[in-house]
Amino acid sequence: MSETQQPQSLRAVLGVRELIFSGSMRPGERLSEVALAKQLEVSRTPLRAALARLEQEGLLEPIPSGGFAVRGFSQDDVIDAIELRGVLEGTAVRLAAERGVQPAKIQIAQRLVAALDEVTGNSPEETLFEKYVDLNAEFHALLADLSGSPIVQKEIERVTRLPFASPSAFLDAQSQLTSFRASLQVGQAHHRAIVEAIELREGSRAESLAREHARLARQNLALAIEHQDLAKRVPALALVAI
Amino acid sequence: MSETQQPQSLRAVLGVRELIFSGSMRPGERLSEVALAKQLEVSRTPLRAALARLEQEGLLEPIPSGGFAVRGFSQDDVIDAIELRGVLEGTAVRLAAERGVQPAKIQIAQRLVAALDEVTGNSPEETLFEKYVDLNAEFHALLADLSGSPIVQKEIERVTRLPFASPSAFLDAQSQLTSFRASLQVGQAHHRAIVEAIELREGSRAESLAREHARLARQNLALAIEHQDLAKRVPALALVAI
DNA sequence: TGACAATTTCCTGTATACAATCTGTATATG
DNA sequence: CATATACAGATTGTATACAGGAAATTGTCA
Repeated sequence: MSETQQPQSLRAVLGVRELIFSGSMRPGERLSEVALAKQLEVSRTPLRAALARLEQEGLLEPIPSGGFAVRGFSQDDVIDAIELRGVLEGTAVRLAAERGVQPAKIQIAQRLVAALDEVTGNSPEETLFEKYVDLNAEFHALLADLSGSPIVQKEIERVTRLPFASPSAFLDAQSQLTSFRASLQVGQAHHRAIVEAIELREGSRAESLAREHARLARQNLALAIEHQDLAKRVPALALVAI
Repeated sequence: MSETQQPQSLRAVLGVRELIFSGSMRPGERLSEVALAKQLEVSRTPLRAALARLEQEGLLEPIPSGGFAVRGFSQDDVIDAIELRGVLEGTAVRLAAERGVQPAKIQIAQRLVAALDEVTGNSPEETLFEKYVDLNAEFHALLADLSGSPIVQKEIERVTRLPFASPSAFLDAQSQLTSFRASLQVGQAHHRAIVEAIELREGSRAESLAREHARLARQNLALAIEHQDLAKRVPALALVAI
C-alpha cells in the first residue's frame, strides 16, 4: 500500500520520538492519538503500539484518565540518569575484568581507543568531530558488550535510550567550549585506563573509572545549564524543565 | 460487557504472566495470538498490547518473522539479574546515604527491621514465614524509595520484575532447608547494617552491604539447582533452562 | 524412499468501526 | 454569585474484518 515497506509501527515510533526530541511537544502535554495518526500518516493501531512502547522507554507517562503525555524531566532526573549510566557501565567493565574477556575483543577495544586518539589529537574540525561522536558511541557499546552479560548489556541500552543519558548527549555542546580539547583528553585517558584495567583484571579500578567517566557528562550538563546558548545545542534538553 | 470492570489489557497482561510463570509454555515456544485471546477471553487488540508490554519487561522475545516467543533464561542470566539487583539496590542506598533522607523515613526503615526481627526470632511457622516474605518485600521497596531518585527506583522495579531476581524469589525454597534460620539471621544483619550505614551517611558501606545482601539470593540459587526438590518450590525457575 | 515444489492453512500486522468514559461548558438553582 | 448538574463533544479502549506473508502439509517426481 504505502511506498515505504517499513513496518508502520516502526515509522510511528520514529516519528513520535522525533516530534518529542525536536521539542514540538511540551512536557505534560497530552498526545492526541487521532491527530498524531493523521500527522504521521499511520493508522491508530500501530500508533497506539508506538505510544505504549515509548511509555516503556520512559519518554511518555500514562494519564490516569487514559492516554499519554510527554514526560517531563527535572534537572535531578538528568543527573540521576547519568549517574545510573555510570553505575551500569561500571558494572559492565567490572564484570569484564573479573570474568575475563576474549583477547580478540580486547584488541578491538584497543584499536578503538587508538582511533579515538587519532581524532582527538588533531584539530577539532567538524568532520573529525562527527567521527569522534561515532567512535565514542561505538566504544561505549563495546564496553557493554565486554561484560559478557546480555542482561547487563540490555539494561545499559535501556538507560542510554534516555537521550540526555547517552554518552554522546553533551558532546555537541562541549565542542563549542574552549576547554573542548582538554575535556576530550581527560575522557580519552579514562577510555584508555578502563581498557587497561579490564586487561589486568582490575575490576574495582575499572568500575571506578567508568563511574568517574560518566561524571564528565554531568559536568557538561552543568555547563550547558549555565550557558543557555550551549543548551540549545543539546536537543534532548528540550524535555528538561529548567 | 464482562463482569470485571478491569481494563481488558490489564487482564491480558496478568493472564499471560500467569501462564508463563506457571510453566504452561515452554521457552522458545511461539505464542499464538488467537489462541491466547480465546483462552483469556480477550480480544486480540488488548492481548497484543499485553504481549508488547511483556516483551519490554523481558519475558518475551520477538520472532524475526513476527510475533513473540517465551524467552528462555540461562543460569548465567539469573546470576546476572541477581547481580544487577545488588548493584542497583547498592546505588539506591549509597545515594540515600550521600544525599541524606528524612528522619521520618529512616524511622520507618528501623521499624521494618524491628518487625523483621520479631518474625525472624520466633519459630519458623508457616504463618510467620509468609509475614516475613511480605515484610522483606516491603523493606526492599523502601530501600529503592530511600534513594530519593524516581529514575533509580523505577529501574530497580524493572529488574525486580524478572521473577527470579526478586528479593523474595528463593525464600520459599530456602524455608525447606535446615540452615533456614541461620541464613535469615545473616540477611537480617545486612538489613540492620544497611539502615545504620544510611543513617551515618556511610555511602560506600551501604552500597557494599546491599551487594553482599543480594549474594544471598545467588547462594540460594546454587542450592536450589543442586537439590531438584527445592527448585520445584521456585516457580520462576520454570523459565530457566537447567 | 527421499527430496522438492506447490498449495493450502494459519498467523501476524493494519485499518476501521463501535462503545464507554471522560472533559468541558452551559444552564439552572440555592 | 457560587455551586451543582446535565448535556454535548471529544477521546480513548476494544472488537472485528481484511490483506500480506510465513510455515506446514501434501502431492509429485526422481
